[in-house]
Amino acid sequence: MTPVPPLRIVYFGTPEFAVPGLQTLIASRHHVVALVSQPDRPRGRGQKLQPTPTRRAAEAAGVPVLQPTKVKDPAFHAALAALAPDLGVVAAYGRLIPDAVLAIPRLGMINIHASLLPQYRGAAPVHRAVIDGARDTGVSIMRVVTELDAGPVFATAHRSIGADDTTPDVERALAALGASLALTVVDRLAEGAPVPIEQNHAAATFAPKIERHEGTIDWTLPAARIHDLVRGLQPWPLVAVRVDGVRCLLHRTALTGERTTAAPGTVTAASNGVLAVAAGDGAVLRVLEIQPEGKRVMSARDFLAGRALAPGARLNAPGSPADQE
RNA sequence: CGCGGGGUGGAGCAGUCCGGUAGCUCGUUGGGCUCAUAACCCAAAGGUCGCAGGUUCAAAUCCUGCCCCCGCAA
Repeated sequence: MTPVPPLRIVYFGTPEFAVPGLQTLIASRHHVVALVSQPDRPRGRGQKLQPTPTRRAAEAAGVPVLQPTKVKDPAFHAALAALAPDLGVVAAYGRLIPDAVLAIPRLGMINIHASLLPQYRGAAPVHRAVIDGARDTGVSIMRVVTELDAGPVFATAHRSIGADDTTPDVERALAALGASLALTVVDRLAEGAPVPIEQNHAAATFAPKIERHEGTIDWTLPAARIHDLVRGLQPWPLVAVRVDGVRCLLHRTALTGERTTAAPGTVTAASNGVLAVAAGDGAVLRVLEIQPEGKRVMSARDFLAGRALAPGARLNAPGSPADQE
C-alpha cells in the first residue's frame, strides 16, 4: 500500500484557544512548518511584553514562529510561500486573512471555529453563546473564504453549556474538541478531497467582539440574564458593581429560587457567608465570588467579614450618578 | 519610568497622617445550651505587622531601597 504523505502545515493562531490545535498537529504525523501568530503585546500590569500563548507552545516544540505586524506585508507572503505549505490551519488568529495569503497553501486553509456555524460567526462566539444563555454549542471546521466564517463546513462537534459554565470553561472544552476534530479533517484532506457542506447563509448570526461597557451591570435585568452575563463576560471584562463606593468585579453568581419585593439592586442578605441581591424580575441572585478593586478574588463570606454591609443596602453600577465622585 | 490601590494571627479588614500595651468581624479548638443546628453563650490558642537597612529612648506607624499581589489603561 502506498502511504499517504504527511502534509506541510502552517498554523495561524494566537491565544490560548489555539494552543491545543497547534500541539495536536505538532504531535501528529504531519509537519507544522511554522506558526503565524499576532505580534507579542504588552500585557498585564507594567506593560510587560509577553509572548503569545501559541508562540510559547511553538517554541517549546522547536517550531519556527512568524509574527508579521501587517498580514498584507509582501515580505511575509514571500516567507510563507518559501515554506511550500500544503495546508493552512487557522484558530483564533485575530486578523482577517487576505486572499493573497489564502492562496499560498496548495490545499487552501481551514479554520477551527468555536460555534456551530452558521450561528455565531465572528470574534466572540463562545462569549455570545454563554451570554445568550445557550444550552448547546460546538466547534466547526470549515474552509476559510474571503467572507468571515462563511466557508463550507467539513465537520462539527457538539458540546453542551452547563447552567453555571463560564466562557473559559466552554472555551477550554471546545479548544480540545476542535483540536482532535481538526486533525481528522487534516487527515482526510491528506488522503483525498473531502467535500464540505455549504452553510445556510440565511440562518447566519453574528458574535461581535466583547466591549468593556457590556460589563456595566443593570440590576433591572432578570436574575438569569445577569447570571449569564457574569458567566459570559469572563475572563474579561467581568461584570462590575459598586459596593460602598468601591468598584467590585462579580466572578461567580448563582440563581436561587427565592423571590423578593425589594427594588432591583437591593441587598437582601449579607450574613453567614450569603450575599444576595434583588434583580429586576423579583428573583434573588446570589454572589458567590467577588473581587474588590485592588484585592484578590474572594468568597462572599470573606467579602462580608470586616465590612459593614447590611440588607437594604443598594448596589450601583460603577459610575452611576448615585455615587460618582 | 503609563495611572492607581494593597501586603497586619487561618480568612476579610481597622490601626499608619499626629511613633509609645496589636484591635474588629469571622474561622479554628475546648466547654456550655438545645430534640437539633451552619444558631446562641463562655473561654482559649494563634501575629517575624511583605523583606532589608536607616532615624529614635521607643517604629505596624517616619525615611530609603527591594520583593510580591490587584484594579485601570493598552
